[in-house]
Amino acid sequence: MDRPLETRELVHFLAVADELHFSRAAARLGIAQPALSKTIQKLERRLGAALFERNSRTVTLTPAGQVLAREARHALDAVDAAARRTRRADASDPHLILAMKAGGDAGLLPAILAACDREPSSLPVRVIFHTDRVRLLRDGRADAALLYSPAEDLSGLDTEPLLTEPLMAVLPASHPLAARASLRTADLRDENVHGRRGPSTGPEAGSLTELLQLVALGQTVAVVPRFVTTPLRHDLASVPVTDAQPVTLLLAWPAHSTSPAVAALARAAGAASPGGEAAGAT
Amino acid sequence: MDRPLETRELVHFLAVADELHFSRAAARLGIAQPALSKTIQKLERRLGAALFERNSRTVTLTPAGQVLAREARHALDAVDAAARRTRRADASDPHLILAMKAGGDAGLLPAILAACDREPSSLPVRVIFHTDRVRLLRDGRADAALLYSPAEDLSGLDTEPLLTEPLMAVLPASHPLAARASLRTADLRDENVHGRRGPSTGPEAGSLTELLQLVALGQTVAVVPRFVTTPLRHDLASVPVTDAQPVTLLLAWPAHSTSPAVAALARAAGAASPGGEAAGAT
DNA sequence: GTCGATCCATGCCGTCAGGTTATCGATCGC
DNA sequence: GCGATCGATAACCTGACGGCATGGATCGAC
Repeated sequence: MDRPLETRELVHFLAVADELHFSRAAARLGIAQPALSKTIQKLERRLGAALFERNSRTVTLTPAGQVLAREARHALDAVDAAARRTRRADASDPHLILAMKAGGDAGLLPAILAACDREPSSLPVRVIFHTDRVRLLRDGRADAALLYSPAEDLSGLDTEPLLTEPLMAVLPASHPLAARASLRTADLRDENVHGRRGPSTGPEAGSLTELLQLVALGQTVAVVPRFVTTPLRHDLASVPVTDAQPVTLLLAWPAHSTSPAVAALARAAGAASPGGEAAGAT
Repeated sequence: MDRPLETRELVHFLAVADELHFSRAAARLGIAQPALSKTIQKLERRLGAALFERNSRTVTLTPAGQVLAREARHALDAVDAAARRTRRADASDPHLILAMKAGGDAGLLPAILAACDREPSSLPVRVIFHTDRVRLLRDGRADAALLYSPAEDLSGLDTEPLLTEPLMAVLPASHPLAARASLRTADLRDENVHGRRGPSTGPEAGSLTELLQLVALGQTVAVVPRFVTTPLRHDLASVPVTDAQPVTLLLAWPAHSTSPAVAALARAAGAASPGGEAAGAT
């Protein structure tokens, strides 16, 4: 009994781990509940560890179960990525997929794509817009992405820094703080700040445009990297936040990638950007 | 037909990819050859891509197959790691496993372990000796490892640098170059150098002791980080190689690790080492 | 306390995926 | 051309996985 866990077992396990409810999880998987119970029992026997605490009324993850939940997601991402990258390697029109947030390229993208075009062994680049770009990289839906550090978790990715710029507070033009030459984090203590890490208390903003709309309405204050603030709506003002850690825009790709086309894109990005001499590693 | 690939399919595929021979691969898997043929055909149908070119006399990987070979190994490592880490999370004597090469700790290990002991939420550390420490990290057999940069591939790992030291050439004491105060790479051009990257032409050395034995016998010259050269056998001499990139000893762990015990070990390692303020990233 | 509802576990059964053996067809060395 | 080699195909078999019915435990309502 030392063969590897099967993908199906991990999928079933994660359904229960998400729902903490066997019947609902079974419904989500499109199977009956007893089949699911049996898969989990088999998994537990195979691993020699209890994964769930069943109190006949509630289901909770054991510590071992929590570990498996994280690891299983990672493993399934890798399996999905394997399938997707293989399919794409066989595609009749080979190309790279670059994931980014709309407007999040600091204006560098045209130069990067032009430079990439001139690289040997480059491929056409197709751009897709998505919020969760890191996930796209991890499960193989994208080959590269424009990310922000330190806002995003870069583990498992290789990176090429493109540009480092300070954070700016974006305020209604009429806001008392809008006239200031600079701000400190403490100055915004009483504001309903959007755009920092962690959940915000204010309304949700899906895109930058929506966020700025909310700022204009006086419902929130945004703190964002400078390169997304130009040009700015005329009813808004931006002020640098001097004691916040600056944000680096970077190109990222899966660390174990060996694609020459991705390497070409990285070279092009490094060459076409202001911060273009240092190579990010590991 | 959009469910994830199964682990078994990837294992079967990799067997063929390794052997490039269906019958041998089947034997290795302990199954009959027709079953393997069918699994591969099914995989190819599922992915919509040919993985092997069968010329009725030879089997070769297609480009898509090469991609899958790399990705499948990655995915299987992740699956294995999931199982191992889950089992270990449930172990009755919780502990961390630190992988290193014997003698490769630059004498820092006792201080690190002592400091770790004093950290909150630390765990006892069990040390194992192994050459391929990166692989142990990737498939979950170790929680942390002492590695050398730039000699090893750190992608997908988080790191804490401990110490940076120059490379030393280790020669027989009687060697003409042994009296020099320093060397350049070019000085060793005519020697049979061991210990650099890439395959060496000389005899194989499994451990440092074996390598130094070979040097003493005059069969090779070693180029190794300084911290593995103290103390040195009295019949050997070491000379710094000034134009070789220095080697950094670092503590590494899986990038997506969330174990508090690993974090404690990393903090301890940073605090107990000379280069202990900068945190490695990604 | 009893009853009903909820929810996971168990028992039993059917089906098909994945295995087996036998054999074919193509290719290569001699 | 002949035998050897090797992957694909055909026909069949078995057990793992999933379905249904039901059991047993717990909790809330009254």
